Amino acid sequence: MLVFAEKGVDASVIDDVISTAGVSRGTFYKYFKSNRDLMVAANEELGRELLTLVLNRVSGLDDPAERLALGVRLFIETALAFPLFARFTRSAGMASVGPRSLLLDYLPGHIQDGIEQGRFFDLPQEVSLDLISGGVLFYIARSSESSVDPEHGRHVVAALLRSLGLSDAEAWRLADREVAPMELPENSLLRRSSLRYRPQGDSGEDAQ
Amino acid sequence: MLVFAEKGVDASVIDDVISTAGVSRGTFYKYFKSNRDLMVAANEELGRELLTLVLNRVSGLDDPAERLALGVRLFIETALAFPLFARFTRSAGMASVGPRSLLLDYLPGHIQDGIEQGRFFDLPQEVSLDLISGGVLFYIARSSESSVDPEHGRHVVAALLRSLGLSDAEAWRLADREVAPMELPENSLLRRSSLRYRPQGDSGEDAQ
Amino acid sequence: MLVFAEKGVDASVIDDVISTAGVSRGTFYKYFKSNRDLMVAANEELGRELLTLVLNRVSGLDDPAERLALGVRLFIETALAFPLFARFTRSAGMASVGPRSLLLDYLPGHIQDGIEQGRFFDLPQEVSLDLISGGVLFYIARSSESSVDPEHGRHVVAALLRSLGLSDAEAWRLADREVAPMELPENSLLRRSSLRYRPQGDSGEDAQ
Amino acid sequence: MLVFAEKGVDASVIDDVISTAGVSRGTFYKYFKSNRDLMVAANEELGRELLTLVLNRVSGLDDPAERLALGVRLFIETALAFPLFARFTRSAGMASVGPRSLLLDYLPGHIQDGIEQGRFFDLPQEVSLDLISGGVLFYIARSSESSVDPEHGRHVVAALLRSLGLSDAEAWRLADREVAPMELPENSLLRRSSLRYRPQGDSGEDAQ
DNA sequence: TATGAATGAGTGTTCATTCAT
DNA sequence: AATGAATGAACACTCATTCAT
Repeated sequence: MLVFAEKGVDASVIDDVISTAGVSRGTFYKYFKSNRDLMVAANEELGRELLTLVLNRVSGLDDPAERLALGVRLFIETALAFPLFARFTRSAGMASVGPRSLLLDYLPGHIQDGIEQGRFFDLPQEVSLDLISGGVLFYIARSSESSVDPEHGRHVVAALLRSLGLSDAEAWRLADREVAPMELPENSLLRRSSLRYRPQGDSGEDAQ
Repeated sequence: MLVFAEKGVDASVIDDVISTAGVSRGTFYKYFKSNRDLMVAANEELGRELLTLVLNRVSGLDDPAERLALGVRLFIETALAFPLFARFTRSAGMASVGPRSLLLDYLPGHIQDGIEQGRFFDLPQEVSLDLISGGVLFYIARSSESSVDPEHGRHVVAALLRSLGLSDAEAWRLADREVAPMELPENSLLRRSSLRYRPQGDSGEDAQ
Repeated sequence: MLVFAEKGVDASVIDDVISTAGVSRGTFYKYFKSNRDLMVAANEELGRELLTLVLNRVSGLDDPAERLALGVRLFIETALAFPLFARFTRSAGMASVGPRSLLLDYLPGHIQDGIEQGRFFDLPQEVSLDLISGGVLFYIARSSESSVDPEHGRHVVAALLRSLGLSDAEAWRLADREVAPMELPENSLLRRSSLRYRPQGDSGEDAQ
Repeated sequence: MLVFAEKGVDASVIDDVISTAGVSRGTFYKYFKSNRDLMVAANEELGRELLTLVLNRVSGLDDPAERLALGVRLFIETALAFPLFARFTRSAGMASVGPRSLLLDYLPGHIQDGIEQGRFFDLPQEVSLDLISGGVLFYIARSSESSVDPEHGRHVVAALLRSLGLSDAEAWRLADREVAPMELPENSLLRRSSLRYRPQGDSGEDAQ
């Protein structure tokens, strides 16, 4: 994560990885077939880690809209709290919510529930996903380039809820909730790597 | 465009470019400093081309919401009509609406107008842009991976308008309009390159 | 001369030359077959120019030792007065007194005269030339890297005369003479190019 | 050394080096940053090797003039005995006694001793070095272009001693000594590379 | 006679991958 | 299981040279 976040996914080379990880070339190849292989693995591990925590927090809620609101908020707040996550996400670009993303295992269900319970309009599944993924990704990516107003996370959530069909009042009711920060387990990938992360000056150029 | 669309922005190689363009290595370097330089230039030229046309169509309209709706629809419909555009956009990823994008020269103005005229809620400029850019980019990118329902473009527009503050009815009124396809000038970059474009089988794997 | 002096003989490329000279590529090839061709021509022209002037000053003197002393002094003083000459000479390295040098047309004669008149020991022609060429070249080259004490030129002359057979007293008598600076014709290559010469910071690295 | 000697320092190309050395391109870059880097390294290693041997032979002598005479003779005789050394030196040109040369670590001391003991005139340090370096380099370089009279090495030494202040008789007394050839260690760089060296026809043109 | 766009062979450099230790 | 030296294909970039205008 440290290397991909810093140099960009496509600019990173195995030499960077092994010197950062402190292992030998041979060891790298014992565990990964290629550099992209590693990147996919890191992205999956990170996704699994976060998704598990989010699901824990969200699964008790009855209202699909509330589940969605809280889930998105949690992702966004975690990105702000862990700049490494934001930076890595920006580097991974659209691949971070690509077709193999675990997000796709759960999000559609919540949306479907929302439609069935009449909270959301009946807009096509994929369109909802485009809007949510796109909006959140852009907001998180932007947060790693320049500093963003941390309050704006609520606006993102509210806007997404409105686009799904909630009234403005209802959208804000859910978006405005206070959320406790995510509690990453001691040995979580994100927590451990964040310890070593020192954000670098960013040209903003080679994003992607 | 042909090369970047086909192989991805970061995997493309000068050899591909020059053999596709039918020029020599030396000629390439006479005009561009690097491969990325070319990609940026192509993206800018394409952006300028489309934006000019969109502005022509849109500038006569009084209602900012209508301008926005029509503009977004035009982009989306053009992407569907010219798969090369969609594919190139997907390859460029977030860079296609990066910080130097011309879109940023005009979109904020429309949104601001909308806010001042009371058609849009007063949500932060950057958040609106994240939602619009993200949603549209994801939809277009998806259209180049698998086939999408061409009707869904209207859903994207309607959802974006709702997120900005329009009622569902009003949003659909604008989203549902028939739009005449864009008329690209004979010598337009997109038209000329599309003539040579034969979409390839897509692994869907190394997108980005 | 400007280009060769600045970038070194082997690092200079035709692009540098034509942009400095303000002519086109085609024009260059009308007059010179290659870059080295130009360098040889410049070196010869410069050599011819200086040698003519030196011979004028020297030809009236009866004593071969005096001729030699004055000639060497003139070269050295010109190098100090025209840093471009020193720098060019350093860049050309040993090639500047290479086998085709005009110096070899006259110097042997003076030395031979000196031997026949009993002023010089009978040491082998080539050895005398090695010492004179080598000593003078190194002194001039050094003057273009760091600043040298301008008085040391006399030491070089005196030492060379001693090595050829003069007593220390006699050597110094000749080396100590005041010499009027060389009067370059208005349109001389060296004068004209020196007008445009602005000495650059010198890494001292790629000195030949 | 083989490659630099044959093709000249600036004309040599990494391909020549690796094919001559029988290693791969990657291996080259593991050890050297550039071609010039290798050349500098070779020159330093060669200098270190020879200087060590010379110092061994010379350090027992009390008379600085004798030390100098023997030292210079040894260099010259080694150049004649190992044409690869002469050729390499000619190719390296003035860089072979450039500012980083080890010679500069020892020679000044001997000269200073000579001055203090009244054997040498008090001429400026740098001027002595110019004469010695220049004279010896030119002689060695010439030996690699055309065949030189091996006796002339003595003349070079005698002339240099005279220039430093010795009488002709004294100079010859030291220059005329028989010197045993240098004994290079079995694994010395120069010995090993000389085994593979077959002098080539020399155009004498693009020296340097 | 002068121009400068175009060419492509030549060269430097990187980096994924292998494999003996 | 881990290492890291060695490999060489792939790629970026330069620059001498040509030639139609």
